[in-house]
Amino acid sequence: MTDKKAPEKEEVVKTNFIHQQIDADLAEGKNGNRVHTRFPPEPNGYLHIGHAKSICLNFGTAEKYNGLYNLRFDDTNPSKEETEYVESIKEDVRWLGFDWGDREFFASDYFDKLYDFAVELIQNGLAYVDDQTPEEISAQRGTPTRPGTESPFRTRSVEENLDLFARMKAGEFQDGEKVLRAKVDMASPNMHMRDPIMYRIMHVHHHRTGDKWCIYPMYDYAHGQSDFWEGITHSICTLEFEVHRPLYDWFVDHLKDAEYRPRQIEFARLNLSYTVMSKRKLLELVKDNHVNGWDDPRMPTISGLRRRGYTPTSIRNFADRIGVTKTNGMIDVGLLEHSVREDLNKSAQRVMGVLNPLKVVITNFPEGEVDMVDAINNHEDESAGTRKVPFTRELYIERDDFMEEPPRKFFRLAPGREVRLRYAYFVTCQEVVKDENGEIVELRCTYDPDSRGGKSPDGRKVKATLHWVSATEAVEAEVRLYDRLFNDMDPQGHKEVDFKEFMNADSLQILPKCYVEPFVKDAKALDHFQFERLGYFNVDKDTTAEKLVFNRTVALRDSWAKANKK
RNA sequence: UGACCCAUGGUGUAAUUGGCAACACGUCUGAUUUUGGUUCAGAAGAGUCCAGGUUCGAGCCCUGGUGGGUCAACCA
Repeated sequence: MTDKKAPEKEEVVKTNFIHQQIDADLAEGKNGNRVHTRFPPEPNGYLHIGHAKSICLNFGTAEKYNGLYNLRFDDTNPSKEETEYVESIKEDVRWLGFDWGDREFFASDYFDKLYDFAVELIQNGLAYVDDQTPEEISAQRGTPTRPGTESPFRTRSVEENLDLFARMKAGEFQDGEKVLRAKVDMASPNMHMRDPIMYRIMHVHHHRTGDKWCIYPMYDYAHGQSDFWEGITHSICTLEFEVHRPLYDWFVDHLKDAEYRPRQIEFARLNLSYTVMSKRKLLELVKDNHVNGWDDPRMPTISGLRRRGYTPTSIRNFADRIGVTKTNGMIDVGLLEHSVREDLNKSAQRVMGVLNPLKVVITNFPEGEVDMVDAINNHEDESAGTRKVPFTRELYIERDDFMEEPPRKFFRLAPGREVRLRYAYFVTCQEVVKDENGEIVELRCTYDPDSRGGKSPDGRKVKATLHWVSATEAVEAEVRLYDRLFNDMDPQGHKEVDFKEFMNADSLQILPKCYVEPFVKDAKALDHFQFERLGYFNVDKDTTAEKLVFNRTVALRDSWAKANKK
């Protein structure tokens, strides 16, 4: 040993352009050196992996700078929003491992303040009531390349505007009859600045404010102000809001007297290959029964991934790895899968299970005897200990692990060949039993009693170790295998073709009769296992006292299958 | 015939005030292995969209292109 100390392995803290901008803000002493972020979901659907990226970014950033983060529901459109969604969102964020403490807010908390501020803007000649129809307003808005024209109601007096707005609130008008608009600039090259609508009339019951209001603020009018009132310093959102930023700033500019101001920064939303990532499309899959609910294990929703067997750690590591930029890209699902394998490899209880059973009779093993052999629970974690697995005369092995005429590189069982049954014995295939159709129905093997534990008694080697299960002691289970929901890398990237055209008809495969070692008998929903040599599986919530149901989270890497494909 | 944004190996991200392009996933070798997993060792793969300019020196700065994205809900 040298006396030079090895350099501490520096934890490479990944940075990103947002952190760099925050560093710059801090260097300038902005906002009293506070960093305060928020995650602002609209409670109109379930959270997906894209939201997880945003949550990790927003909340992770606050944690990095010892700041605070809020959870705020953007509930300004009661026609789409429901309490069910509020609950699922909270559950998902909590599951990911974030605790927002008492900082749980709703845009609807600010309806009164928002109203007052609107009145103020009217008084300052910065907002007006427009009587026109949606069609008329839309026609006047112009196009991206042609400026808009001003509404005939734009020059209404302050008094008239105040009166009309009060009556809008009082419910004197029908839906769509009037709107409140900000008076900005109809000739702006930015469409969002062309007198955006601040309030619309909606006689709709709100999940929190009930029937108190019949006018509701629009996103652009509510968001920045909510940020301001909560003391948010960095309002991180996705790229499509970039063109809204001047409007965000416009409203905040008129929210006077403070040496503090929130700043909107945009990043690229997550795109994952072979799936879709918009609430609208996911809702469509659910509503039209292309999947079995929001938490279908094939869905990229947080609840779907959870049910599928993904862990919070794996998702957060994934979010870390993909980084944060303004580049629109496409992340390979393989990276997500790598993240779960990595996490589960360290923690998952190992167990043996046979998906496609092939019966094996050990002809020289006494009938009725049960030999409890020792098995290691997790080679990656010695503290996980060992367990006993019953070995009997009749067993099941995986059909794929036997070939009557094995090709060159097939190491597994074949006529006359000896292999190891993991943790148990060396066995040799003596006879292949077929039915009248020529189907292999049973293998008759002999075992070497001296190889108990799977150790070769005389130093002889076998090229394969197979997983197995006792035909008489094993537990039956249903196993659900999942494949990508879509066959196309980018199902929503085809302008002419509906994304559903690319759905993978074989995304769900149900194996009703699999066998698992008795150890799993009392497993509870969401418990994770590695079925040795197969993959990671978890207990599905459909499991009952009578029937165990497993989901395959992800298969193990399989270089044999890969080599075989070529 | 607008505004705003983006452009680095196959994919995703790095590159301190301009200084010989780094990491992860994937791919391919080989070793170890009672999981064809894990782990370990190694390799291939971009000269940074294009064209100019500034500079001793440009992925980083400037100009002009090209390609892609976003914006015309009383959605968020």
